[in-house]
Amino acid sequence: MIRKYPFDDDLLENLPLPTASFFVLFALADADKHGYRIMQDIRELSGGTVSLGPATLYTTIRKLSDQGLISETSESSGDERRRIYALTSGGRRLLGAEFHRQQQLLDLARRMKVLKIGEQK
Amino acid sequence: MIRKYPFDDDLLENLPLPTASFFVLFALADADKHGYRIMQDIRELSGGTVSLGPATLYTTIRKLSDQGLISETSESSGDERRRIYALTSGGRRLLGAEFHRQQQLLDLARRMKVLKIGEQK
DNA sequence: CTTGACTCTATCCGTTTTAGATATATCATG
DNA sequence: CATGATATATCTAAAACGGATAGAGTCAAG
Repeated sequence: MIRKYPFDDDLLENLPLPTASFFVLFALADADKHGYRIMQDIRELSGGTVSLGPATLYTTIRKLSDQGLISETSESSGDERRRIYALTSGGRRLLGAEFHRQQQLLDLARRMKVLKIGEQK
Repeated sequence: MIRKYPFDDDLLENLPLPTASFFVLFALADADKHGYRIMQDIRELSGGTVSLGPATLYTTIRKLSDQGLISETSESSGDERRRIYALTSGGRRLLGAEFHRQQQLLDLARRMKVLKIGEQK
């Protein structure tokens, strides 16, 4: 059987990611962060179109943590309240799979000519 | 104020689209279709990762219809049971805005180097 | 100092979105 | 005419999401 990309089946089964989960993983991709910072960065990453409230944020963080996709680090930053999270290798792989799925879909849309080729400007 | 893309604000406020809504609009982008066909095409478009059950499908169709993003056409096809839907101009514009949002995000991920540039193979 | 704005985590509660099961009827094929 | 795919639809429950609220720690300005 031909596989275009080396993903486990159980990885694929988690796709597509819910919006909140996707953005939390995305926000953690470049650095370890605490919840409030994740919230701010998501707003910026998304150009303001996505902003999680505290309920969605902390609920999602707990869920991802339970699933082993992110983990709390032991490093302490100035502010003692902060709980800092990092992507696990599984989380990073899942995020990569989601990016890949999205790009595949956009490429397909272009081939179908339902998405104007450049779409830029 | 500088706008990168000429979208209404109220259009932006509907983004990101829920997965089911996005895929229904996407499936209707190349041709008018009835519900059952939309369901089949979504499974194919998504490479099997997304398959809506009847509940999600028809609930979503009704919602999009109420919002004026799709509309039932009057054309009849052989099978009398079929109710055929088409994208409205608003629906097409919203779909375009969603595609644009997704591509922007993927481009950003590449610039941040959290998405390996080719990701191919 | 202290006051007020911001930071930070957290939960309550309701709404929206999604999924499985089920129902009912029509169509196509052998 | 029977069997399986087609086709629409709803019931019920779970998952995802968002606003409101809470409480405590930080920090800068006066």
